[in-house]
Amino acid sequence: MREFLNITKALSDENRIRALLALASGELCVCQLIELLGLAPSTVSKHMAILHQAGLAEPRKDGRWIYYRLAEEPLAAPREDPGNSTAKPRSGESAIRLPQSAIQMTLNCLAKDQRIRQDAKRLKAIRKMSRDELCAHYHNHEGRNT
Amino acid sequence: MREFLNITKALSDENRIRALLALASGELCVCQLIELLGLAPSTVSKHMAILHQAGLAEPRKDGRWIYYRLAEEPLAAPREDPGNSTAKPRSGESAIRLPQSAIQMTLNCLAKDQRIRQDAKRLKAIRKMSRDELCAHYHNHEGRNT
DNA sequence: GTTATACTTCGATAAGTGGCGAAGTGACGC
DNA sequence: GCGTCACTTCGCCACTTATCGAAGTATAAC
Repeated sequence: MREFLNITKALSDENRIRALLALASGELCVCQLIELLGLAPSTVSKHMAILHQAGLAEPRKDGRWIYYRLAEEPLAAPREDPGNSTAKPRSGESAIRLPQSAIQMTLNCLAKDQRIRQDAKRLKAIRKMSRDELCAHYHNHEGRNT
Repeated sequence: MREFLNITKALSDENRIRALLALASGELCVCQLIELLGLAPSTVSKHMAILHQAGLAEPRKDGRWIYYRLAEEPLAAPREDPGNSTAKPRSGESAIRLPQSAIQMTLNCLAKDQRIRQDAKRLKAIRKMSRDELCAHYHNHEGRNT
């Protein structure tokens, strides 16, 4: 139940869904997500933490950058208890990978969504931008959205 | 997107999920749901309105009673615009019955949940109770929970 | 070491949500 | 008609959440 609610709550914010679906085209670093969503870094960071906590996205640290990607099959069990990565599925909790089903469903439902398509398009441009370009943007807290 | 968010938001509250899954065993009138959830009538009413608005549950009026049931296939399109019951699926919105998939997924995920099982058990007793018994309960705003 | 960078955490605030009781609505019984 | 009953809507309160900017934490570069 807890796991299920974590996922539905994570999926009940438009910006988080946009972030999640952006990851469907490959991992992204936080500054790219900041540029895509047009939100403050701290806000995006919190959104990604929520997606991670729900088991939907996974961070990968690379030097100063943190990349997020969709949670894939072989992961260290639900995010609930970070200290217990070898936990076997408790009876009563789903043994099937719920986060992956949720991601798949979200993708199926929103693949044709106007906003998501628009994001996908903008993402292509963002992926081509250099680090300097991206981070310059949110340092002079930009207003250029869409 | 709007439809998707309505559903994830509807599913992001434990009491609404309990109510929804209770309907899986057949339609229930509001007073039965009040007894099951142990909440004020006004609260339960609001929860059911949200489930209805998300296209997950359907009300049926029978005299003084209102019965809710799970939304089944042949329904009058998304709840968004009640005045437009013959709307054809707009492009960009899902043509597949999203609410039904969501119900199915919720059922699959939580069939074995402790709380849900407990509710199912209690429901059997509640279904056997007479109207008088049920409504008497929330008139002297009862405290007997579980 | 110091400085700059990429991100997170903290603190505050405005908006949203779940909860209740009271008042309102529509159907039945008198 | 009038009252009762089952439910909904309204108004309010407590709590949560999305957002921001400021301060903190690592890491890279010097």
